[in-house]
Amino acid sequence: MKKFNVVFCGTPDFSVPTLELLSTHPLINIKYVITMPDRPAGRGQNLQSPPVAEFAKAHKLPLFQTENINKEADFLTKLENENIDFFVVLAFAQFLGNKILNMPKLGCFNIHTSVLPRFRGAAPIQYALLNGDKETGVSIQKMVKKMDAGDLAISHPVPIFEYENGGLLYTRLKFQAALSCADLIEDISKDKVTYTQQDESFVTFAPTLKKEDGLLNFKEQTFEEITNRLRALDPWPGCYCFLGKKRLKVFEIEKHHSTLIPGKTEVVYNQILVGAKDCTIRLKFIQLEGKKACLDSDLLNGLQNSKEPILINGDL
RNA sequence: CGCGGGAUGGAGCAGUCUGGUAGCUCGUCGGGCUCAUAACCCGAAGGUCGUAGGUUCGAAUCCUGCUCCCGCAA
Repeated sequence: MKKFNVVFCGTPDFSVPTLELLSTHPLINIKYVITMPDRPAGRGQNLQSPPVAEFAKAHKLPLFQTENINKEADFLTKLENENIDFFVVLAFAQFLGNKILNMPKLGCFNIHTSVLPRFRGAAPIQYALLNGDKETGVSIQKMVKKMDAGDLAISHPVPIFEYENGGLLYTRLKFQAALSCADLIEDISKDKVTYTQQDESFVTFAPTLKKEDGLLNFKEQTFEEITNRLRALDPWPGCYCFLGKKRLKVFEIEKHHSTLIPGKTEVVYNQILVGAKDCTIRLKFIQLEGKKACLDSDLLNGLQNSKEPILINGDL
């Protein structure tokens, strides 16, 4: 049986199940795995390989690490002679130039974790939760120069469960991505891939999340907005506010019957209460920088020796 | 050697600089007050002060090695 020559591009752990599927698929011959270079990361800034690189090394797949694949002229020339059928790109964190997009016979397929054209960009999973959506999905698009704008080969809706936070949904879609990739290979092998054009009038964007996106502004956010944000950014990058000058991570909140002015802080019965835009919120499970996560009441217990007043976000 | 905080009864902390075998708040248990309570009063239990070694008459406290946890950053 003829095997397809495939190049895989990806970087984080999110890409690994799909790479694993490809590496064991009877119809796939992985010609190259392309990923980002090793980088210093974590406490101590030790050099760390991207998870995709680790997997490739462990399974003896040809690996190529680069900061920018488009500039690797020698490597690309070599690839052109490899008779590549298609690329699979998943969470690669690099754009592909025309030279690459036009190289493989069948094109380059990008797996994207939303139902396109909704949430084009780097953080579709979190944006679905931020938006309070009940459903998201996995799309596979034939890549074009414009980001996430290619015709859809696969569009697979996935329900979002009530209890799911960013981390759980991330993990579930990580495996769904691999399953959808298997569907794509099935279609390709039978030569029955159908492409659907994206309706540009429904396009929305999910730009890369920054740490600051986790900064809670109680004064201007409603309980629902804050809840969605906590859920979407859990466990990464996480939500936080400031207690005095120190960073205070917020893990769990609950509605409180008090009626504080938005932005105002108050301590009642050993609970930290803050006025949000539409109601009063208790910061129930929190973590002061350098400390472990704990209940607000525990934190207050320890803070009673301190002369600093309890003020959230400067109590603005 | 990227920067920084931390490890003390079940929980969160103080005490460390200026060595003399531990204290606060909460919780738990018992009792009291109360129609009642997240309130109040009385009492009790519970700690090898992360680990190994050193200095000392004496170390939670000073010195050295190690382990673990966490915030930033990436």
